[in-house]
Amino acid sequence: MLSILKTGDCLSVVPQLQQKSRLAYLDPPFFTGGRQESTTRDGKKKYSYDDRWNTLDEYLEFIQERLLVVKKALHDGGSVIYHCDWRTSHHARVLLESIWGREGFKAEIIWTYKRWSNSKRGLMPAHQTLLWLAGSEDYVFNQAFDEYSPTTNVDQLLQLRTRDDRNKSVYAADANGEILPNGKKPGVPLSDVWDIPYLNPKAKERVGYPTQKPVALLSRVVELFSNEGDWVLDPFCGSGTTLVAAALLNRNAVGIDTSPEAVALAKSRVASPEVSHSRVLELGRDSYRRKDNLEHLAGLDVTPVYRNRAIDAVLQEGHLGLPVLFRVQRPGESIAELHTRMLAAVQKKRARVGFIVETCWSTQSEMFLNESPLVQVVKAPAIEVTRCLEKLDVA
Amino acid sequence: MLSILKTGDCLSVVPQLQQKSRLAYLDPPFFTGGRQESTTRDGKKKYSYDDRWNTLDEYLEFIQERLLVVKKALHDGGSVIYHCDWRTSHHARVLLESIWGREGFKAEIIWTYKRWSNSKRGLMPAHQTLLWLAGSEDYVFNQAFDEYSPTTNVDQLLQLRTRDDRNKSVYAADANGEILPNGKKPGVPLSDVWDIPYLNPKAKERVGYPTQKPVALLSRVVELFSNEGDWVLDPFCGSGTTLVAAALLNRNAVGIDTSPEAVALAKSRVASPEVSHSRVLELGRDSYRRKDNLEHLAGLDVTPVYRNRAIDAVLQEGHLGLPVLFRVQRPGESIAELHTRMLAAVQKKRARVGFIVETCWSTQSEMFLNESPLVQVVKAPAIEVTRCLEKLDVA
DNA sequence: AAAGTAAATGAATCAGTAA
DNA sequence: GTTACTGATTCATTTACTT
Repeated sequence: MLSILKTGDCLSVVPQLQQKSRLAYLDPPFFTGGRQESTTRDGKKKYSYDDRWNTLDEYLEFIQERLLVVKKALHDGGSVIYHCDWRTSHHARVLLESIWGREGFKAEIIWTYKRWSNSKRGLMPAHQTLLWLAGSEDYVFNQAFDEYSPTTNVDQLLQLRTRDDRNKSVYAADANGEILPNGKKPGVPLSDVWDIPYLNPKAKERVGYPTQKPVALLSRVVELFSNEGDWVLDPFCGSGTTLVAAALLNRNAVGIDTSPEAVALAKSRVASPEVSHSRVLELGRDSYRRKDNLEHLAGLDVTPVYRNRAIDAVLQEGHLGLPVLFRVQRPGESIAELHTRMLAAVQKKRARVGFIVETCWSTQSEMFLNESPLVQVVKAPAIEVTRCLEKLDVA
Repeated sequence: MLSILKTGDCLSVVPQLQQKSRLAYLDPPFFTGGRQESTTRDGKKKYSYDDRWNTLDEYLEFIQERLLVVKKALHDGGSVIYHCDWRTSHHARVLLESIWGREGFKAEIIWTYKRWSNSKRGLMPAHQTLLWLAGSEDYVFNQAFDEYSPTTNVDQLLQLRTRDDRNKSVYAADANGEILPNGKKPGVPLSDVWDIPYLNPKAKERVGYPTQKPVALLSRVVELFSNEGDWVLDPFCGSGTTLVAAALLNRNAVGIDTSPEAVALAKSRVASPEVSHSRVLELGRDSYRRKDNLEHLAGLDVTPVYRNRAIDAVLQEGHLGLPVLFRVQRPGESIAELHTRMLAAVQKKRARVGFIVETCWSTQSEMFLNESPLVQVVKAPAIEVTRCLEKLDVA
């Protein structure tokens, strides 16, 4: 497969291309009104580009001219994926529909992610928009499937369904009232909301180019909207993520950028593609989440903590400026081991005090009553109730 | 709090309103080019409305006229939340910005949900858009917080950070190299992507009105963008979900709809406090509010009991063939009164024993330690924690 | 006991925002 | 502009466990 990189303005470069593309992915500047800068990990090289226009109209004209040449470089049924954010998504769509027509619009894809946050009066931006349009109904779309939601009823997967006389969906049955089995189901059709981790600041995949997109996002775009051997076009290729994704998926690709540094970087990336396989994406965020019994802390304003064996939660307010730690006993855990770990944690994290909530009764725990003022063992009501009922047995 | 419902076109009704609103939530027809119909569960009543305009311009003019009167009915810093889908979100935003100004635009909120799917060539639509605009910078925004992601590590929550000489963020330490504690952490600011379950076809909440929105969604809108006692306006109120949410959250509300059937339905929904009350409990589960106090009984197999002042739950197994009763202290309730009531209940219901879980500390409760073997007072861990921290203060 | 592997957790960084 | 904060993530290192 070929990866072609060209330096220059796509406005003049795209018309010179020899082959028609199946897919164009555009990730132009977002009209943030600033300058995007980023430095490589070693601090040696600095990449940047300007995202400044005098007026919105000027910006939109810039985009429109380039969209027109891109359309000409696409196959008849070629797809465009236009990547933008809340600042310009509405204008971009009007522009795109003016060129591809209202019927050319196929979907508004929401790329959502969790990212480092900050204090803000208002809602934290956590999504960007990908607009999909196609030149005709001959577009390529490789159907993909998500897993079923964990709440999905087995019967829905196994039983055939039909409609009753009021046109409501019901389970189908044969003449004897026996249920009818359903064929194999591939999964849920992929939705237009994509939860893909944002390219983490620490990811190896990062090359120091500003606004770099994750390969995981581009792989999905390339895979859905083109076939193997097709040509993929990225007129604002930046550090070349699209070309990396295309190369990995056996597509030919053309990347164009005005910055010679960006093109050089993209060339080197394509030559030795680095993909950080995201653990979060593979396992899902919930895999980190313990099935917790924080209900035992009801009535306290606590923040749950997940990646630590000694601590389940911390008090939101703290106490006199120092943290207060919590750990709820889980079945099979001895108070002794929890006590040791908690004591270490209190000292290491410079906490005021650590609490262990005892949930499984044993005589052991009494031993720790006056062990150290830094770790306190408190009993869950369930324990007191059980002990009290046991006393009643004896009486 | 007041809930006012009016039949008619909001274009003429809104200008007659006496009071200014803090928030207007608009959920107009989506320009689907069809007729929206839905039937109640029993099949008796059929609700419908027309969503047919000849041209897009005609539709947009219809919306624009109504937006203009709505703006006049809002306080200076009032917020509009305009609910739409991918069909019209771009046009709606252009329209809204033409009235409220580019700087009036505050956020593009994505409501995402999982919904049962039919196979389709393309991506499953799984989101709708809520556009937030405000008339000035005096808008109401009640900051809300999400929980931290399970991948977040404790140190970031507990340790203060600073910047080194190269302006990189590092953990702060005192002169001795000891880590410094960080202050209060409320959680992560709420993001602009809201994952709220779509109103399930089988949900009790469903009243058979087409395009009915979940109370959980409207509760969040009302809570974020208005204060208690404010007026909330819904010019296309349909089955009245906005008014239900407003009533639950102590806001006054005006709902308007052209359909007399819709208005009648909305009136009945708002007027039945019993239904709404049970919904509050459901709401608490997936909203970010305080949880049910039966969590204090975590670890015990109990059956909740409603409609009884003395009893909150009973032990599922009982004890030696007799019932065991539970009551969790609620804020403002004295242990004395609960004790009296519980004693009566234990005798009347011929129970083995009754437990009162103390959740708010007072010296009172000690008096009841040996009062009667039939009623036992046990402490929630939160109490022990609070007492322990108070002791630390003294030391 | 030493060596090798898996799991736990500490460190670093940013198309972040606010004052 | 400059300074002060943010937390989700992956990378890197330490600790725990097995052979």
